[in-house]
Amino acid sequence: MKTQPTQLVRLDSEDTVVQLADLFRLMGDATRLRIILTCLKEPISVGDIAERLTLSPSLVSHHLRLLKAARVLRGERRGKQIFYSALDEHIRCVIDDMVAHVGESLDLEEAD
Amino acid sequence: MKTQPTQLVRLDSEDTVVQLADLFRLMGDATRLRIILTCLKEPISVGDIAERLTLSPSLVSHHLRLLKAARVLRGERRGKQIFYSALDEHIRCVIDDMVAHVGESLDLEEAD
DNA sequence: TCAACGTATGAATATCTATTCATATGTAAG
DNA sequence: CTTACATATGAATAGATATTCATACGTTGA
Repeated sequence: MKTQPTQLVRLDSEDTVVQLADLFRLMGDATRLRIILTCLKEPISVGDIAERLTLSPSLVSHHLRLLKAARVLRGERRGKQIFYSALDEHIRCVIDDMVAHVGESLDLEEAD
Repeated sequence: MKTQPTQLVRLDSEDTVVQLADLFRLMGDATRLRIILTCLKEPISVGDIAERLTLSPSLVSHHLRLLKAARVLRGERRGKQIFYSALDEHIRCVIDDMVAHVGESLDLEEAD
């Protein structure tokens, strides 16, 4: 069962805008966005993310810390490894919408 | 009539990820996000944006240049003034989804 | 053509941020 | 308790970027 939001999120509130901007900024780095996309497919360990994206485990960990703090991803320990996955499905929607925007932009470019 | 996208946007493509990140980064600044939100309500001139958000016209113009280049906003001249508005509706969806995410995060925080 | 207004641009700068490297912490197995 | 492995952390740095200020451009009306 989906719970009703108990706190209203007002788009005209200064706090809300800053919160939103913080989230968008997190997604605004290609490396971090790739990490997010990787974790959206399935829960995956830090080392595997690093290997799949050919990044240093250290760099991945730094980014994961930010994404976890912003509640974009969550980490779950399984033995020595920690598996990261999306905390909720909204991020996926956000990305899908942006993909649609990019698609539309491409079409408009052709029309120029 | 809505046109079909003629070019596929592949999420695993390197180019696509960079394009998406560029867009998210643009929305990842509070000032710029406020400008976007203001233009989403209705077409509005540079000077009016500046006044409404208490920013210098110069700063607003700098940001508008980036947002126009990224095809987030479009500018239309009416006499001396130039009115800016959203180029398509996807950006609104992106923001709405992110608002939903923030709302959900708030609820989860309470549960901690 | 001139002045007045609205918008755009370029350079300068202070702040922020992504990445790297070295090192620490935590966990499992021997 | 070690050893090995996985992840995290802190400092240092090179590069990016938001903002300001001065100035230029374009448009309208006199």
